[in-house]
Amino acid sequence: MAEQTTHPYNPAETEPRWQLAWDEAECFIAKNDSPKPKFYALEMFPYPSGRIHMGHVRNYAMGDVVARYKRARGFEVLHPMGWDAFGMPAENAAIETGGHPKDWTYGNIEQMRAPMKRLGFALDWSREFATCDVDYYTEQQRIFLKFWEKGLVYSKTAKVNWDPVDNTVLANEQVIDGKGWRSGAVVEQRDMEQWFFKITEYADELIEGLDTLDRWPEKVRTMQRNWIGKSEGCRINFEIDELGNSQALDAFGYQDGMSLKTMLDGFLSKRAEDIAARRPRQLKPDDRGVTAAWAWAHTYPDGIQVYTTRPDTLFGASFIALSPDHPLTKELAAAFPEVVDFQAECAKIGTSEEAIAQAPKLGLDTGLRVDHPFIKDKTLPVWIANFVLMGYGTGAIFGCPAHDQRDFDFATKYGLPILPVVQSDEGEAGELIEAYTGDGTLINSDFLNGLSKDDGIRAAIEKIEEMGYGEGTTQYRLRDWGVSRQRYWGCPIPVIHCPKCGAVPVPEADLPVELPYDIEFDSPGNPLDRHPTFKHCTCPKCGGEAERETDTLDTFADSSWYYAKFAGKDGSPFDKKAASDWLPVDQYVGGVEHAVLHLLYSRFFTRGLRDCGLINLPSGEPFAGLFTQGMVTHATYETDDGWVLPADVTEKDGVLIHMPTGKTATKGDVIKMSKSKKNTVDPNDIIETYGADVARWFVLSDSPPERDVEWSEDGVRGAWNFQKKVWRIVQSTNVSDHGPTTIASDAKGDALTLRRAAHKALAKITEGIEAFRFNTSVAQIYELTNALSKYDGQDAARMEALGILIRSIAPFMPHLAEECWAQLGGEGLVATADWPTLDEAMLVEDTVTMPIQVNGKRRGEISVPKDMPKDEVEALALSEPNVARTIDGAPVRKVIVVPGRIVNIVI
RNA sequence: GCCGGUGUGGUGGAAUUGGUAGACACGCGGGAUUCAAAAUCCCGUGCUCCUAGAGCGUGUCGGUUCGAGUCCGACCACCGGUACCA
Repeated sequence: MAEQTTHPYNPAETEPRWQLAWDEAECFIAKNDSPKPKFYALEMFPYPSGRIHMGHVRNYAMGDVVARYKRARGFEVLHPMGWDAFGMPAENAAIETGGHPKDWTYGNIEQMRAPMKRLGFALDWSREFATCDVDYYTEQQRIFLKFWEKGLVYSKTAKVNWDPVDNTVLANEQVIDGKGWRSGAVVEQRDMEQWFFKITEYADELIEGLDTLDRWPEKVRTMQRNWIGKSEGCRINFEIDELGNSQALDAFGYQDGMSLKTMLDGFLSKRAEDIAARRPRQLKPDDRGVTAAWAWAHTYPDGIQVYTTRPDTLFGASFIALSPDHPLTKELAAAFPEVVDFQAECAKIGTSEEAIAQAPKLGLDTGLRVDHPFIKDKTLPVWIANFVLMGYGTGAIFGCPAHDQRDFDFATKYGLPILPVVQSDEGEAGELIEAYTGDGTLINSDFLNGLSKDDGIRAAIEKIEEMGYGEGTTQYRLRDWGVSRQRYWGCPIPVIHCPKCGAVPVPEADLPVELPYDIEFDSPGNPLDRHPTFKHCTCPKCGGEAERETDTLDTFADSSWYYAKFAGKDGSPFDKKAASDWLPVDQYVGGVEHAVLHLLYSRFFTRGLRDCGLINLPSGEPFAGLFTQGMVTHATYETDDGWVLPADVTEKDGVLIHMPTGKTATKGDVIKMSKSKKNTVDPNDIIETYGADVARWFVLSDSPPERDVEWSEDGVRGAWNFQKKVWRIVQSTNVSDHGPTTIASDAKGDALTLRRAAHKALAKITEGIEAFRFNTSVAQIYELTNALSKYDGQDAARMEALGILIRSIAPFMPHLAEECWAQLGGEGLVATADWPTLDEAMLVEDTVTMPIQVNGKRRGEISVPKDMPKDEVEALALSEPNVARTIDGAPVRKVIVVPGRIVNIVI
């Protein structure tokens, strides 16, 4: 028996010591050629803002539990960490406080790495990198070029949000109420040459792949499905109706033989005189129709093309509607002030989101009429309508008011016909008060009559194709990914613009296109554009003078493949074999806020890498398992001066007082920690006061991982007390020869009870970790700890139970576990120890306590041997005093005995 | 509006998937130890009734069942996502 020493547990001393021990033993360095099965655990890498927050701690603690547990289970675990280091904050810091984005970023990385190391995560730091490392972005440029070769990259002119003060493009999220988030200037829509990744190429595969991701939250899969927004339908051309528009020709002084163009040119020149004389002339819709026909003839010789998912309702069509931004609308606007006014009115509602939701339907009749494709001599009026979006489909629709709510509202307002063509299968339709969008049987629809909705859609498409009016198509909401950013601190796009040869890729041998360090932020816009030499180069094709692309890649590109880069050992170029071996990531952990963008872009990237032959990953799926964790929240407090620190608020006689000022405070919502609400808790302070293990334990206990956890001082002290309790139990244990790997196979009596408790706890702890329900594992660890603290014996059962406890705690509080392990004479490090072996026999009790119900109400309980025959259990149950009293001689109608569970007596 | 989720003590949350509702933790109350405090340990703690015991109790209403937090139907509230997507 070894000599006992008693001293309080001191994390400030033990934690750095064990971190050093892990480093020296290189326990967390993943081997690329290991014979063990692989497990890739990954948390979303952080942006180097300069400080870590509690959200990071929770995120990485969860990943760490999985990583440490899987290692104990015999897996070769890859658990790396890096930095998502490009982006605007670095540039903004440089603009605001001087300095250089590069220095700022690497400085922040230094500041953040230290506390992360102090948290004792089982990370393979040897694979660390930052996306702004030249090595990293060189490879990204190489991937860009491969994607280009493969047809996955192209450039086109597209609309962007342009901030005229900062001279830069803004992302949609950076435009608030139509103004730039920094400058406050009204944002303009500008056409600019932009680079795009062809993510739509994989639209179908990205949807289908979602069905295979059975270890992703349903929520995230649904969000991606909606984002891609696949819909099946068809495009239909509506041809202009000559007769319908000829009715208005008189208004234009039409004479036989006069060409439409001659007539209209004359009319328009007269309009020009009116405008010059400030005599705006409002035309009747019929008059506009003639002009529309003319405009249409120029713009759309084939007709007005609409997109619909409901061609089965074509017989119920009563109008055509164009978007206010439709090219035909624009043609009309050139000639008619009321169209311009109408566009302005629509645009007014445009910006604020609430207004859009409440916006009433607005329309303007163009007077133009088109032919119905299926009904001879029937024409439909063409309107301009504010609810038709240019960005989806063709920017034009046909309206079927009876079966589309928006069309219904529109038709009701403007007195357009509402013709039902789908009859609900239950009951007949009465007076329509809203659109019926459900399934049913087609009526009033000629050749479609009697068909179901789906059959009707098929039949209608077939007919439209046969008549040459259009074709069945699939429409996606997803658009190609615009990646050009007019920013310095990002990965330069490796392209050269040659006046003769156009856009030319930078030859691979000339990579990297490196960011120059000597840049100035003294004037707005992209400093690369003003750099003395960066831009100037020669064309790799013709050798002539050319200009280098100065845009950089969207930083979402950086985070779209970093997990593949981790697979390769430090300093190696992109390692195809390693990436193919390690991917997919087995468990990815991060916040839901990346549910669509980052996770979708990554799924696109792996498919691109696969199809360019850079990785062997048939499924194309980068993340086999995904877990989205909740946030760390904290109470907020406010005085009339604004938000105050929760630590400064105390309660006195039921009133909250802000101590530094003496003012009364009110409690606000419990919300995500945020600097502006002053409800943050600095992990550094917590580590300082309580140690890393306590911080980790707290953020994992109580709340289920997917839900928010509320930070509380009491909760942290609870974790602190638990740590001390474990240590106290270990200190009061005599060290035996076998140490914590002892197995007390001949335990009896109390010792056996303890053994059972330990193995039962182990089973549930394991289950909790596997199912990502760490809070239940924590509860089981508490139970086992309580059982041990009550156990007086200094025997093998105690040692075995402690051994199970310590190894179960190890993924959560690794430093404490090491210290206890060493104290108990454990061999080596817990970090590399195997997970305890479960003794299944210990899970089965010899005797069970069975509750007895009478008519479903619990009246007593009996203790019986596990395998006692049913009739004996029944007899025992009936004779239990309280049960017998309740029955009180009443006839027993039925007795249900569920072995080992419950007895229910029915009277 | 649509899609997804959640609703259980004073609080965070458990509940082997239809079988003792409230594990575990926080908080609170009482006690032990202490000159005292901290720490620690023990007991109690869903609500109601005077105890043995009984009644009520998992958002609401109804249903299935020997038995429902769990299954079915209808609703309510809150949270998240999304939106005139044709």
